[in-house]
Amino acid sequence: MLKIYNTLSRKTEEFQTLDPGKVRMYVCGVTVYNDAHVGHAMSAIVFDIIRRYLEYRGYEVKHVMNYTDVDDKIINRANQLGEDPLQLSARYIADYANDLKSLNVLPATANPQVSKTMPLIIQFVEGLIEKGHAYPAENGDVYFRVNSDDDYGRLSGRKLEDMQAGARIEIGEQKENPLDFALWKAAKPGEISWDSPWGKGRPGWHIECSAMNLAELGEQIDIHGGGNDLIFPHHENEIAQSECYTGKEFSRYWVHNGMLQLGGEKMSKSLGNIISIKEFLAQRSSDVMRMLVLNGTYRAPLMFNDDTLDAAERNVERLKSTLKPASPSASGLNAGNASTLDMAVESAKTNFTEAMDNDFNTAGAIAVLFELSKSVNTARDNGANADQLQHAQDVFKQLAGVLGLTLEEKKGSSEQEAQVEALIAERTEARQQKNWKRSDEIRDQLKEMGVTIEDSKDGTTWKWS
RNA sequence: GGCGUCGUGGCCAAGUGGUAAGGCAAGGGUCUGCAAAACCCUCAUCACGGGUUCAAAUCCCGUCGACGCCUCCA
Repeated sequence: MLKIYNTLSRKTEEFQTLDPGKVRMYVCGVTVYNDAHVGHAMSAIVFDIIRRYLEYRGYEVKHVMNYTDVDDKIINRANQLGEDPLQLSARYIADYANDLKSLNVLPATANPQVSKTMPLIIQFVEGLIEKGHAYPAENGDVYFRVNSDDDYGRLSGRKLEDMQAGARIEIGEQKENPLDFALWKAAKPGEISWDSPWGKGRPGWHIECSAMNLAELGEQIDIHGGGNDLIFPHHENEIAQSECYTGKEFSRYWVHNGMLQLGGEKMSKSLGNIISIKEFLAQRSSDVMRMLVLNGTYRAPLMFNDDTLDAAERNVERLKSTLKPASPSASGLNAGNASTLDMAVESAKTNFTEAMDNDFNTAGAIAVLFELSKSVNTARDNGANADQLQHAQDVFKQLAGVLGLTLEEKKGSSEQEAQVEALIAERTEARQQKNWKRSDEIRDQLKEMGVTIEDSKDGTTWKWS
């Protein structure tokens, strides 16, 4: 039985879908105005793992991830660059999709955009006004009336009274209550805008997600996800809008990932301590980023530094060792050892599911993979042949795949590889002549080229390091 | 100040009542011409102080500390 921690109840609950066997999941995507960073990668990877595991468990998953392509920051950036805002955002949407692909994140089932959801957003706002949950102001803004929602604050555990104290109204706003938030913002001169019953303007930040949810997944969904920095106000406001509009419970489970930590604090655009996904991938593989995430708890802060990354890199290498082929000269496992391997495979499958069923305990799942890895490697050392390793390696690859690990080796150009092969051939000859000096020279040379070699009875193998 | 998450070996980190998974690092072995990889062995009583219980890292109270949100943010 799968259990998921629900931010709404602050408890781990049994997972039950609205429709049997089907999961409707909405994850808040990014605002597209510059390069995405590794914190975004963490979030994308977390929900990719959740999606993959749900599918592994037999669910049909509709996974929606939106793009916020209409926003103050986009408009500012576009002005700086002298570019059309929608053109700018289109560029970064393509860019982010590319980043996700590089990270082996499965494409979402749908990627709605604010700019393409305008009619529904306007309809949504009109509906809220009709029901008394929102009101247009004279300046052309439309605000959500928080006092009209008795449940307001239940996701973030806040009470309206507690929040009143620090809240204040910005200049130019015409709110009844400082905590009311904009559903629709009147256009400033020269800004990109859309026609509406309240004049030219654009949507507020929160309404877009409510509208896109409705468009893609309907009135009620199973899982709503995002970073835990979105709990308030974004998700709180989404709940208020959606539930006031439909009169139904919006999302059954609220799932939030923790923040990636760089130097003891959250990595974020506003703090400026950013490492972009592209910068990261120029140095390390996507598996390393994923391993870093897998090694921890998705809800907890994730330590991102050279030490944790180096360890993650070694972890990936260790897992890869599982897939090394049997020795061609293997004599075969005896019955006892073969049965030991079989049992290890079976318990790995069981333990993997048990770990992941417990609120996606990926650290536990990874430990299962390490244990299976050890069993396979031991079997190989004990003389298992290719046939005997096959099943265990297949299961291993399948489980690693559920976590989204590729375990692929790096590749070089064919010329580089030809050069490496030639050097290794030369070294093999030197070794046959017991010319250890020359042999070691070549090994050093290869190392400088980024090649690690391993000698065995069956010959020399190599890989890019 | 309010709300929330959390504090496990040198590092990352599982475990939420019955005497501490896994990985990295480190040390010792096997293998190897030497390496590398793999395999074997060694390495913690769970921030602190009380309490509940036959039994607590795990429940309760308090203290200290960290992080997140309360303004844009994955």
